[in-house]
Amino acid sequence: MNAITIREVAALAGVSVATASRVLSGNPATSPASRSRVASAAAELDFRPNAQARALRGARTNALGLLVSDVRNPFFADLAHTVEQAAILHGYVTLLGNANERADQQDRYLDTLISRRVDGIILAPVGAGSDSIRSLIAREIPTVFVDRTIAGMDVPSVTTDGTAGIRQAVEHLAVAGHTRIGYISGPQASSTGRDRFAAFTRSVVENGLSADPALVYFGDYQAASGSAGVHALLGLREPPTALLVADSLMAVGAIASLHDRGVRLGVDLAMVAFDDIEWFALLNPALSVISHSVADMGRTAVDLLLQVIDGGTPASVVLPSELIVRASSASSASSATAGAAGTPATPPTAPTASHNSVRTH
Amino acid sequence: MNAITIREVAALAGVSVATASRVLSGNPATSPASRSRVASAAAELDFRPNAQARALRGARTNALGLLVSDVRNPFFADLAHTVEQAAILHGYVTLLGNANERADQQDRYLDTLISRRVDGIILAPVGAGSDSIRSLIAREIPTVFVDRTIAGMDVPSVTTDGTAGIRQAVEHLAVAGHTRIGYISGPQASSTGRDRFAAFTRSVVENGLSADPALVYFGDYQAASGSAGVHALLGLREPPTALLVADSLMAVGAIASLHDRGVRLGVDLAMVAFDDIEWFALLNPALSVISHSVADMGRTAVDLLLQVIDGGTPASVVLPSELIVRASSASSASSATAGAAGTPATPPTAPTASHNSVRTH
DNA sequence: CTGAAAGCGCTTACAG
DNA sequence: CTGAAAGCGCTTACAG
Repeated sequence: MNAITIREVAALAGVSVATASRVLSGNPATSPASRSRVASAAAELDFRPNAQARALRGARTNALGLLVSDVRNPFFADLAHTVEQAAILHGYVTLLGNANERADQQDRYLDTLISRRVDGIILAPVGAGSDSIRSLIAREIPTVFVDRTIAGMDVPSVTTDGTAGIRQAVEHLAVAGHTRIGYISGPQASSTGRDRFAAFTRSVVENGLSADPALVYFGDYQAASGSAGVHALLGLREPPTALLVADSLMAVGAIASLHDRGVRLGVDLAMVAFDDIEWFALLNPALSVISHSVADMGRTAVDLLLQVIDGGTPASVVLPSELIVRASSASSASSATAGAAGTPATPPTAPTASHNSVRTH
Repeated sequence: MNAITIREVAALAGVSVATASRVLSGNPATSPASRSRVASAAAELDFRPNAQARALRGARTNALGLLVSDVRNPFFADLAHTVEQAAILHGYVTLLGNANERADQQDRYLDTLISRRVDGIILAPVGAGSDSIRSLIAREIPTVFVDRTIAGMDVPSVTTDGTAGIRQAVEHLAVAGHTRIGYISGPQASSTGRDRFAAFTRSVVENGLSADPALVYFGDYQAASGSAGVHALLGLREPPTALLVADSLMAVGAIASLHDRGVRLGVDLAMVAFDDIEWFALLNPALSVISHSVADMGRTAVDLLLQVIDGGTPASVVLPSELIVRASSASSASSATAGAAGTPATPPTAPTASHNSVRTH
């Protein structure tokens, strides 16, 4: 860890520390001679400027913080990837943090990022707001919310309007004759949890379907709660014949539980999940999903943040969602025998037939 | 960004900067009176010590860097999660970077982490070594390799020995009568790519199976190369009747391609993939996998790194692998009709039958 | 237990 | 174009 300092580079180059600094940071006020001498000295010593010291002088750090609510959620893994790629194009490196859907861990990361003086933070907030988040805003550290927002906080954001996709999904299921649609919801402490639940409730009413509150299970966006939701909903005296699940991780848990119970997707039970994860298309039957563009979300988040860093106050962006129909929602209400396992199966829809969708993909 | 400094805290508390610093960093040489006055002043001003300045003085930064080769690979997403949790237990925050399987991006992150003076780095190296990695070692920055190693670099590491799992897989397929096993390999520039390929080659010989070099396709651990591998292998005049895929992302691409071609897993073609990803158990038929413990790997990596940070020179750790048999590898060689799609299907093995495995899980 | 002072590695007005 | 010097926000011997 005996790091080389600019002093040693300057000495080897035979110039002052100031001149070395100028050359190293690309200041044009340098002679070609000192430029080449400093450059080769730095190369010879494998000099890496101490970012801490540099930042201390008030310069930009060219680092962004991205705090996602759960790295293991493929949606956020994809988001991390697109944010990172977009940031690199603008010369920024992305420090990724994982809140693990826990507010205390989020706050810890936020404090770390604040004290490390990143130039800005892209945050998928967990919970309803915290001192750390308020502190972020109060300090006017450039911040952008992504995927989720926090009520009452005036921060530019990129979110998905799930309404269209959820409405399409409910209609699609209603047309197939389903009247009792189970809903495994995200937590109501998160904006997406609330918004998607509200859209579901509205769509159910619009289509004249059962508004039985027992059809809604409130999960926490983690796989285990998807399993619990299936357990609860299929245990009802009048179980749903179709299931809408508010995110991919809960969908994974739900599917695992359905497998264990011998419930056949698209035969005994129709299912649609929010989030278009690559893997969902590979299931057999393939899973119908409500799709939104994680690539657009990531790129937009970086765009907005760079504007904020440059002193702008960009408007928030809302991205669309849409239903992609695959075989998992092929079953009609009358064919559904959810919970009754073991009946000799009609084979699930063939894979080739599973690609009839609302849009091409 | 007008951050509060310790000077202002000291002023409000009516003590010197030195005393404020002592209180804030838990130095016992402080009076109860100044302790309480500084504490309340800091709270009132929402003071966050500038980590840069603190680090500049030579103290530990309590930050770890974790550089994974691809965040979108569920294996590495899981690894990130376990590393993070283990690090938190020891008071460290983890700065996560994504090399995206590209050496240039890896080097960029490495430079960033070096210049930010993290206390240590856990690295899943991409490629065969680079100046940045050599620089890391030369500077004696505490470093640990995870999952992969680099030949000739004497760095403590945690890796999986894939040999046992791969041998079990090949034997399992040989017992079912398969003589032509296709192998979609990882890149030979990575240690896991080489090791797994070598284990495959050895097992093929040991079991007296076809060593036709056309049965091996060299991919790059990304999904697209799994698709390309299926295309190449099933296009052979004598296609394989079973497929072994060296990582989860290539398996995803392979499965997608097989779907498109109407090849039925576990019926027309047997398949086993390296990496036990939660989703693989949900496929229908469920995918047979070679499993290794990402949790052990993450925890061990943190353990080793902390030892290195404390000046130790811990021995490298090698973790075991094992085969988990599920329905995707149920087909025998005689039942296989790979490439010949469209034959009326016998229904895939029922989910309940898919859980007979070498170990319980 | 406390304060004044030096110094971590850099950058940037300020003179020249 | 260049160098000496001040200073970013903190910590830590050094005296007291």
